Amino acid sequence: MPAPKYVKPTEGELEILRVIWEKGLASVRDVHEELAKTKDVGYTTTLKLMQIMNEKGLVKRDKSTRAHYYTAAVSKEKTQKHLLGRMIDGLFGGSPGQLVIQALGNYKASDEEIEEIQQLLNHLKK
Amino acid sequence: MPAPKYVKPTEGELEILRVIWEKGLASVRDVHEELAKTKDVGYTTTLKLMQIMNEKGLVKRDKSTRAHYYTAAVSKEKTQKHLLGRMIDGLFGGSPGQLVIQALGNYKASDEEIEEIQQLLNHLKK
DNA sequence: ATGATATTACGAAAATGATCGTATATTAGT
DNA sequence: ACTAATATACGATCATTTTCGTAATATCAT
Repeated sequence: MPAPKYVKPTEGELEILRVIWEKGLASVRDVHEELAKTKDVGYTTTLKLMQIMNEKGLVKRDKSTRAHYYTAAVSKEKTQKHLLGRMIDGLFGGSPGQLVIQALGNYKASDEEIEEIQQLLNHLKK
Repeated sequence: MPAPKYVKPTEGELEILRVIWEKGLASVRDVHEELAKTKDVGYTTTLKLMQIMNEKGLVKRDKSTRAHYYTAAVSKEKTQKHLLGRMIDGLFGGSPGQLVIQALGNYKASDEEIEEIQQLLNHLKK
């Protein structure tokens, strides 16, 4: 085992991961066109970032076709968990409850989600 | 009004803010010694960061004594709220509920906090 | 006052991240 | 096989962040 060290994606990398998570499989062009909808960026910039992400192990690449196809090498859930953990430790004194209270107090969750959270809490309680 | 634009603290700046939030009022040395407990960093590095933070408006400085004393110019709660919002939008598809579910599922909250969250949810529901 | 000490100020280097121009390679259509 | 179109590879640049060495300044004890 060569140490499964966690690599923290940068902001730009995270944007790309979001697209790949959604599409499952995506070429540079796919990702670029998605990003271009909301920001002004060059194709090669996206390409370069994805190459770096490949080197870092954030994505996997299938080079067998002309347009390389990328998949995520890190799961959305694991990434969410890691970054949440960082934020809890760094900004909420290690207390996940404080983070949750802030989140619920400041941002509106849907009724369905509230219901789901309540169920989850009931489970956690015993 | 010269536009109350939000300034996102960098990682290093956040560490310093944490110390200042806790102490309320702190000199560079105070902050530095706190940081030095957990990481290897030079005094002037901390100083420089705090000067930059002052320029950015993240902290306020009292120069009247020899050792300048700093206070936070941004509140902990506002900062938490902003960074949470960024994370919700950037990583949880804009859904605060998903963030909460991930947080509660992966990190253990205390019973008191769980209780508090339940109360909060009951309020939010109607 | 003067020397020792501690503080801030300044500037610049190192590290990282984001961006893009240009070169090279591959493919498809003819 | 040739060409146009489109892909990746590479290197360079720019901006930001982090870091720290050195200089200048202020304070205190004597």
